[in-house]
Amino acid sequence: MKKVLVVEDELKIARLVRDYLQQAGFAVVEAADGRTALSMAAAERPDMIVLDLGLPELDGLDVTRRLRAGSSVPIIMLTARSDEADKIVGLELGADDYIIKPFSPKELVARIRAVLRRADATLGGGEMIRAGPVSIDLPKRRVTIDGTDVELTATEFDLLITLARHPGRIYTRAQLLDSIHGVSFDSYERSVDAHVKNLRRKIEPDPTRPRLVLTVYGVGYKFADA
Amino acid sequence: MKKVLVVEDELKIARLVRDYLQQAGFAVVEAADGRTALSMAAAERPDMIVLDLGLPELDGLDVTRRLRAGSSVPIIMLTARSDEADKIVGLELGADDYIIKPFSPKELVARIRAVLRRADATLGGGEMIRAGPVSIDLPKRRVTIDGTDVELTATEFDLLITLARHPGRIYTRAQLLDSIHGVSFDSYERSVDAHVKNLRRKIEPDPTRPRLVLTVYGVGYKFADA
DNA sequence: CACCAGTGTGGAGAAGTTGTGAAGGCGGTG
DNA sequence: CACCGCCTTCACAACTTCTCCACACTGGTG
Repeated sequence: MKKVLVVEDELKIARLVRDYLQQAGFAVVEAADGRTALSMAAAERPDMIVLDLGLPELDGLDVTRRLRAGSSVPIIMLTARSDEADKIVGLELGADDYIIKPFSPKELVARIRAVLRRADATLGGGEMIRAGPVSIDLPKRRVTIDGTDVELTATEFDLLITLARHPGRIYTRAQLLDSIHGVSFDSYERSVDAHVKNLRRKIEPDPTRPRLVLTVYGVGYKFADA
Repeated sequence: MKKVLVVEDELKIARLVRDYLQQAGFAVVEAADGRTALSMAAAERPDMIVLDLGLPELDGLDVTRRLRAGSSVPIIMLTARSDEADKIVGLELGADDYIIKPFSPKELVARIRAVLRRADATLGGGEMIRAGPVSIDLPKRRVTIDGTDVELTATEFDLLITLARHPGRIYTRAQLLDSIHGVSFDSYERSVDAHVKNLRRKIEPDPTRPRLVLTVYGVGYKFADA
């Protein structure tokens, strides 16, 4: 699930946007002024930011500038004024899109989705995870062990990248369920075991004696470090 | 140097836009009505089109529709009306952006640059895509398999180039919908399947056993790599 | 060295995903 | 205004994967 930071000082609009975005399936965090926005952006690491241009004190342009200094998080600008200077500066500064008030929530959601997908598409420039003999090509969802291809199901793949992203770090079954499903239903935690079993069958030389995906008795699983 | 086709029936505005664009380093060709616009678009192959919504006879929406039937040239819509229905319809039809009159030439230039940047990023700048037995001529929108021509609809073509541009890379149905329509509202994701089916019928030697456009179970589709 | 919660299986049924034909709609064309 | 091509949507079957269970086994603990 994607997390959106909404920065808006007018309470009514903020609430409207929040409700609509949540209904559309986004996680929403909020800030009412520029300074809070910057710290929220750092703390929450949202997938994108919806930013009101007309904030008190530190306005939308200032916020954008400072964000861009250290991040390329997608930004959609909300503006009441339709005069061009703001728009242009906004685009030049790196806002990805903007919407003029009054806008419809539906349009906002459509734009957010478009911007997020564009961002996703750009990102995939060959991201790889390497851990021991395992290489994982994220955009292609391809896994090789010592150079030979391995076929994984979608779930097995998601499980593997969660573990392999931080070798040595221990994950509980609940956390692994989360990484597989996005949301954690209170489903049978031990279905994780089944996926670990299947995954081991495919990537372990000897599934009886795992060397990559290791059990941490009483806690969960981890990927082998070092 | 980028070539821009300006379609505007009001002479004063047309002249203003032309002068400003030329000063900004674009080559400009002009049309004063929809019919001329279509033939100019075909003859001049502009890098993008600035299109007035309120044209006599064949209006901006009609022109966009017809253009989109055989091309994905970026379009910016000029409109005097500001009600959102038009905006959304415009976007659904495949306009890449729109500007409400009165606008400043400066803003127009900024938007054109933004849209062109986006288009370049997507297109990768190349004129041809070659992937296995498939050759795709982007400007002519022509596809050949092992040298023999294949007739594709506009949608099938857009789908194919999206996939073929990065062989092996996996795209979700939502991403593919985006590449087909500029902005995707929540339409039925599985219409992508229908287009894939039709595409396979046309480009696969044996559509039952696809070798080019491959299904990634639980994720989406990809073009065959290696 | 017994105990028992925690873990490793195999497999059956449930759940989800995709392929496909066919129907309906919309706009363009003659 | 009937036709035609294209896109969307639906329904169903075929298929793949996931979940869940039962039972065996293991590793820690006193």
